[in-house]
Amino acid sequence: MYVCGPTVYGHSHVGHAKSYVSFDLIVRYLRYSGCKVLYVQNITDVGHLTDDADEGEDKIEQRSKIDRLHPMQIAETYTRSYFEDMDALNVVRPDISPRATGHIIEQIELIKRLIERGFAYAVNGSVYFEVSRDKEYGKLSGRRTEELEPGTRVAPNPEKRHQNDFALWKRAGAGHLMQWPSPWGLGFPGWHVECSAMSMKYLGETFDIHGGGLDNQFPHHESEIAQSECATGKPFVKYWVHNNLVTVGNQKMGKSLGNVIILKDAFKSYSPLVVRFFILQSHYRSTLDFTTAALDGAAKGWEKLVNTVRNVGTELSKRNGHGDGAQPAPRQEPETLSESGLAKFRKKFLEAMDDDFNAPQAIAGLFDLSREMNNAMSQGAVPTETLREAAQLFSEFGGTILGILPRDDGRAASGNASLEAELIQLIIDLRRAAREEKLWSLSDKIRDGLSKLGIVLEDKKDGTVWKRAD
RNA sequence: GGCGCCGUACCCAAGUGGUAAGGGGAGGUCUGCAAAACCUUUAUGCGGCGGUUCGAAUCCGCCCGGCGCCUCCA
Repeated sequence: MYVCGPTVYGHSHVGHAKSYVSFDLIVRYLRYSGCKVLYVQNITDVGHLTDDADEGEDKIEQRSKIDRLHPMQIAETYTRSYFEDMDALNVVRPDISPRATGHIIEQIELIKRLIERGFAYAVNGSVYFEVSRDKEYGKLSGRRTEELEPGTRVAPNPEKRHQNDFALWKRAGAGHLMQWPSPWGLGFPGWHVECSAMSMKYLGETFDIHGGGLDNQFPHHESEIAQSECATGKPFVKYWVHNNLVTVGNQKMGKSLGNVIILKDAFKSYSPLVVRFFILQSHYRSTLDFTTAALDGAAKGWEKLVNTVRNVGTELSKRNGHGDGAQPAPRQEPETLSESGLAKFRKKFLEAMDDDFNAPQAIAGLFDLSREMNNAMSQGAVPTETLREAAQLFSEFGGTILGILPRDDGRAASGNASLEAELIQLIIDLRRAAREEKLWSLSDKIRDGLSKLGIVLEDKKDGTVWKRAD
């Protein structure tokens, strides 16, 4: 599986988050289902121009001139930033993250093949793909080249035989920082060609799944198909998957509109897992409107789910007789679970996921399970076996597949954490003494004070429990 | 101009031929209070009008409203 990765000339925004969380879900679920997935996602560090019609500046070079840094420094900085954000979103890293600049040779080879087969032509040190030679051009996006209106928005490029032709290789102008020798002189690769070269290098000339944002369907993916199939004579990709876009106030989020939300900013107000949960609460093919009201709602819902998971884990560890934990129950074979009363939840979840990765419906099933467990626990004795099964389902579905559950509840292993837990327990005990003497203002003061430190107390019938505010 | 998507309760959002998931919000129960949890609630109704069908939110047609692509964008 190949997914179009980011062009690393700025920090990632919520659009990247929707895209890569969506494909992360697909990879996770395919692997869960037993498929062997080689996940390749490129890093575009050259060739992506600011302007249309193969004119304008390279985005990374432009950034490097503004910041007065080497282009590779720009690429490196934002590549790291990208992975940082994706890690926070609990996105599993691709198996291979090939850089365009690391595959100049492969791109040149592909261009040479296209020229040899008569699908491309060189002019003044640039090489263009001749769209009219490819009878199938437009088959992905349902477009016919005759219907496009060339030259309406940009001045025609006189080097092109036809204005729909797109650049495979561009002659480097004077002062162009990133350039490489080629059979056509010094230059740099076009944007589309990197994805063809790198995907075929690692996945073969025909591979199973190619993903990307809907906005890349045309012209990027269309051009990828043209280049690849004309060069190899074989089908390029079996399944195309396009995720829909993020809107802000029902308008497309875009640089030109100035409404781009950077992830690092979003994370100041919302935990990355809440952002992930929010994204997964709508289908990947639907647009997602990014509003604070919707995010706030998602945060509440997410906490509710996490609470139940925590409570099930706590209850289970009590039964097991040892201290803290929310440790997931030992993995069991599905066959064993299908005998249980919770089997219907497994079935519903998997059916939803099997139906075009319907995460919203799968999450709804998790909420149903949550209510069932809370109900059972509030009514008293729940069989340990049921608790274990519930913990297993949450861990498998909420954790392994959806990736929306925290890895631990913040009370895990380290020495400091255990000291902290003991101190908090001490405070809770002191507060209980105060409450027994009805010293309400003192006990509220303790609770408020802890709350400011991010520790939330809940007084239950059988004692006070604490958790971290998320 | 060409291609395409969407319109489901106060808000977000699944469902795409068999009788409206889930979350938020609101009200209630419990509690010293708070929190958590549970319960209840809101669409004979899915933008409007026709049509096909035993049956339509789901299919078809027209209309209204919103948006996207055709130009760099995830």
